[in-house]
Amino acid sequence: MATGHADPQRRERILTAALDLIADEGIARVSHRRIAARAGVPLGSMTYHFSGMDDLLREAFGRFTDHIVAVFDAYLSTPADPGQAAEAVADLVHALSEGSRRDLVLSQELCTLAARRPAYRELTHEWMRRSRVHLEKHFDPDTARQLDALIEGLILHRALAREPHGRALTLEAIARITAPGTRAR
Amino acid sequence: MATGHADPQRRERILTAALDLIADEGIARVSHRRIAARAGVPLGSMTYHFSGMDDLLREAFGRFTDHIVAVFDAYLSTPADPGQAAEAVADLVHALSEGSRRDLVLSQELCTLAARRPAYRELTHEWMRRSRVHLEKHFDPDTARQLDALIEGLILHRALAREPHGRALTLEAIARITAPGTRAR
DNA sequence: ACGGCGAGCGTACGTTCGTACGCTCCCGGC
DNA sequence: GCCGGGAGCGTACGAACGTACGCTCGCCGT
Repeated sequence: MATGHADPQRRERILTAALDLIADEGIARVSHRRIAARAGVPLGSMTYHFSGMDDLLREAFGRFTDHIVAVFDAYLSTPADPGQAAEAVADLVHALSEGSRRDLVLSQELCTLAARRPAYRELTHEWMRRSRVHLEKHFDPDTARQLDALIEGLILHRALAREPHGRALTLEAIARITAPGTRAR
Repeated sequence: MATGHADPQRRERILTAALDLIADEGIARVSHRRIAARAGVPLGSMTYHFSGMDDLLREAFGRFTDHIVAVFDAYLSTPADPGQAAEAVADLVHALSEGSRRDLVLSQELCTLAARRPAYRELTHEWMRRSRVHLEKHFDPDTARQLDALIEGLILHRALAREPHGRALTLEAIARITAPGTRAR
């Protein structure tokens, strides 16, 4: 069997296995032993590579936010004008709300952790900051901020609704929130 | 000591204790024993009153959604015109995003469960349906749907942001999403 | 007065958990 | 060739877990 000396990707496998396990079974059913089993590494590796569950989770979710931001990037780097950008945002919303469920579930788990524990909020701050950077390529800062919140809400509602709303509604919401010249106060 | 025979509120106490525990420590740290300890009931009561953790959680979150819908109701039953309704929605968003954290955390936990397990989605369906009913008192169905998603996103972003956005931004977003006569397609 | 029964609880069992500790074995210095 | 050290793992231990099972005891029918 591959020893750790010959297998430098052991840490990576552990992190991926942790995310997979969380996505499949939820934070409540995560344990060192189960992660180890899924990653195909010995139990002892867990405490060797990570100082505890929290440490492991923070690092794992760090990888995850990188991934999500990359998805944002993929959708938002190409469009050339605000109209195309709105279309791209709609694509993004629909991709994340009806895709593999993995990204959706992991986002939820992270936000849940962050809602209770400030330590995890570092991760969400960074995530929000970076996604806003992408949106600000196409919209002014205030609009970007509102749109970011709307995207989050649309994804969640689409994913949880019995009959998810169609693309037209998504687009209309995006158009409204990005419409220029609404009365400010 | 109060026996179960003399204490018909035992079930209720268990459910409240379960929600409190989840809010404080997260689903991951919930166990029959801990809930029992917090509720001040013997361990045996747990398996007697509920057929398992899932059963208990579903019932507890049922109470929780009732509570949240009541909050929606409290804010949205009084306003008389769309302008006042927008103000009320902004109040709602700010109340839920900077209040006790309890409601926020529990919403998150429920959505996380629902994202993975269809059984819990029944609860979120009902929740969304009822909150939309309240919104439809003031806005047309499509707008209500978009606004509902926006509210969710705004609450979450405000609660997790390093520097939460101010009321003006909340109001602007609400005004934009509820603005009449946006180009449909 | 008394017997039975079922709501409700206490407890013991087998399992699973995180972590501390000691062993292995590779690699670089001599 | 040999030795020392540290990266990395296997394992054993005590705490915590869910649940099955049997007991208690108040109430109702007689």
